[in-house]
Amino acid sequence: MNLAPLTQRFVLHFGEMGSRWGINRTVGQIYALLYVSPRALNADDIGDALSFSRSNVSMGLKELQSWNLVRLQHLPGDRREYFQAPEDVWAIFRTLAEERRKREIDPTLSMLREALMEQPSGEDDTHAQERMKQMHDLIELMTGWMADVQKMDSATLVSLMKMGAKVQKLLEAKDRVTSSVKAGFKGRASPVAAPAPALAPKAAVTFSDNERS
Amino acid sequence: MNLAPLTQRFVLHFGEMGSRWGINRTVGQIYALLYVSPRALNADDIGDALSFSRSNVSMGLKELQSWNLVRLQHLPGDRREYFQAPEDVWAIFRTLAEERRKREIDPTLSMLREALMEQPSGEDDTHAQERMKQMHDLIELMTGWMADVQKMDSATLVSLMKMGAKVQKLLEAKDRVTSSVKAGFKGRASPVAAPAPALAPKAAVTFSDNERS
DNA sequence: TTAGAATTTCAGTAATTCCTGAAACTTCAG
DNA sequence: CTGAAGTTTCAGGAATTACTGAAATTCTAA
Repeated sequence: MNLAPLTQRFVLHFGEMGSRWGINRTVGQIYALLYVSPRALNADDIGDALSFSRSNVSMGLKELQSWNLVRLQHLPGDRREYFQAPEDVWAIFRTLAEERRKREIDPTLSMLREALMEQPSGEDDTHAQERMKQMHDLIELMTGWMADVQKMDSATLVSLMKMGAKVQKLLEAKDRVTSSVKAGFKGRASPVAAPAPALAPKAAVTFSDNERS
Repeated sequence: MNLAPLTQRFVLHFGEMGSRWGINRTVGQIYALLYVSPRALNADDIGDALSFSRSNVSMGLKELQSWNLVRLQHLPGDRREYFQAPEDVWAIFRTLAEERRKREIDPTLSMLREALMEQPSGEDDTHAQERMKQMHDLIELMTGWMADVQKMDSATLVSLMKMGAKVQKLLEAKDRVTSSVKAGFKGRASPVAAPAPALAPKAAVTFSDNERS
């Protein structure tokens, strides 16, 4: 491995972090390298830079492609494939969120939905089913919201995030307006648990807010 | 393993999912079991229910405790420790988000901050440093926003999420009001990068400004 | 169609992570 | 203090995952 110092540090860090998270060191390092590289790289470049076998690089790239995290390029007069990470960090982030949802959330949501259709077989399963309903509703709410957010352009998203908690104030303001007219607002039509006629303070939601120690 | 059918399905699913994500099968199954259980369980209960060795259960519980995901209980007249998951799914979610930030984000943020202080050693490192700055700014924005959101109570959060993309409308409305009064609004202590009364160019937004350091 | 460059697959090995039983340690009732 | 119940630690074997070189396959320029 023979990289510029900052680049090397970045690459090694992502190798380590990769294994804390679901991906392996190789994949982490390859992506880190592509991310900071000023130009697209071919598989040999990558293998040389990181001292990985050619086949290991191939597998890593395949993995990254399955995540939609790399763009493929062909240079004129060169048969080899060149890879690069998208320019826009926000695009990368969106892709990551999207793919993780597909792999880590959707299967769970399906499982929960199926489980909620079944007849509980006894007292314990009845309680279990209630808990699954709570989890299901939370996940559905989260993913629906993520989908909405995904549609915003980056600038809007940035504004929103910079506002941070102040959104809450805005919300309260809006509530005063709409609820004085009549019944509360309607969210994105989704079968969320809380029938929520108007919004009640704190304990309104299905999830009881109690802490026990 | 001798569990009620729905419970068993849930437990097995989380075992599998666990390994897609950073945690191992044992830990996933233990938490799933605690989550759906109607009462607190001791280590032997868990080992029996899941057919794990006593020591494996002990390690799993230790791991879960390090994540702050279980509450410890003592029953009168019983020396054993009883474990349970918090009642409130939102509380669980918050804890999860918090802990993942600590383990997976903060170290990266530190590394990036340090790298940004250094003098780049050449052309490649200069480019690499720019890319790191982009990533750094995105992460800082995200974590700051998450911290704000963490402070909201569950009901507010639910409202916000149900609104989904409609927040954007509200934002625009607010923009019109405040910017007609003076120039653009202030977000969490820092002016928004894109002045953007209307939508900004889709090209990579660079976040040059940020508060906290 | 074919030579040979580029890439992928695959079987075997290396490395890592998981899990267990035994032993050590801790706590507390008597 | 003692002993037994409860819990944790730990060494090592089992299982899983990562990585490699060689062989197979794909691709394209001529």
